[in-house]
Amino acid sequence: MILLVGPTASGKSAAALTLAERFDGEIVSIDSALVYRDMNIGTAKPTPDELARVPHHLIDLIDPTERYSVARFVTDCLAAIADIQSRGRMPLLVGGTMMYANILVNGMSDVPPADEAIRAGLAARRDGEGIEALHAELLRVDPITAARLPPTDSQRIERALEVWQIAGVPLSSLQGQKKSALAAVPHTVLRWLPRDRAWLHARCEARLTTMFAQGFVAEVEALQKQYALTPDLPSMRCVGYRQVLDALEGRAPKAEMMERALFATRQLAKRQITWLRGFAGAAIDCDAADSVDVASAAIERAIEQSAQVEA
RNA sequence: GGCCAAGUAGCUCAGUUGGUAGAGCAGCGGAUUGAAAAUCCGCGUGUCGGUGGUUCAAUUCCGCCCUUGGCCA
Repeated sequence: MILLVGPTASGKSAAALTLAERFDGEIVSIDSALVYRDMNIGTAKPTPDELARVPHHLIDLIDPTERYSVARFVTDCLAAIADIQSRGRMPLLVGGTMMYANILVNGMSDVPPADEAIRAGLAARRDGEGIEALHAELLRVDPITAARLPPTDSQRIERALEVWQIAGVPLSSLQGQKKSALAAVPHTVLRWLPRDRAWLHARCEARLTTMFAQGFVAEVEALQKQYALTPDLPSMRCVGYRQVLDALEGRAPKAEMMERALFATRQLAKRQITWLRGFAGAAIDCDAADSVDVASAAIERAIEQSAQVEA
């Protein structure tokens, strides 16, 4: 089983199609944005033609008004892997949502799932009392987590308080023991990384220009008609969608929309690269002309090794 | 050609009553445990347009020149 992880706009999807065809594989998406139905242009979702060439998994699972999670990803991903292997084919996990990849490989602690009501209550308190008040409360109930988090990290502070309210124990007491989801499945990690940042930036810009030419704005307008969108929805915080929605709803100048979307895209790529640097696995120069062949060779070696282990 | 305004970080600008300067955005580095394309943290030397002068000291005051924009011819 192969895991191909890399930053946005680095050409991993195209490479994955070729690799899946060479090795009789099926693609499992590791991407928190591809799970949304009707969000196609801005997420650079594979086209119908591409989906017909190679079977894809974990795409179009929920509506843009719904929420996904790492835990659900792990469950869905393991099910897809089992399904593909039961048909004697090779799972090729591909994507750039590095927290999903990280949890899949390195495991997650047994902590309670999100609770929308509690979450909404904490968000309301943050708006009223301020995040400092929530951090102060966390300091009382879970000093270890409070000390670890900057008092400004609203999302993690609220999550830690949420866990406390649900479980009655501090998050820090639950986070010790991890269960690796992939421990039982032999897997090879390939890190798809550009040597030259400028190369990636140029690709980000070219792809964004194409998206707008393909009607990205019209896609968001259609989503507005079809769904009850709010800017705080995880789907509407996706790169590009947020900036287009902000422009359409008057929170930001329309003239700056594309530029802001480009900034957000580059910043996403940078954060992904930070994850990738610390991730275990063979590095492949994705900005090299022979990158797909190098990946092929790595996959062949992995297949030989697993054959030897079985023999 | 004349008058006026502006020229300071990659961009938009602030500022120095004369002691060589700082914000936002961008960019770069980092964190990351059920929202993660999220949420945060850290990083600021740049001939202060050029040149001459006044001064112990000029990016700051004065002269000239250059560039850009506006008004008048």
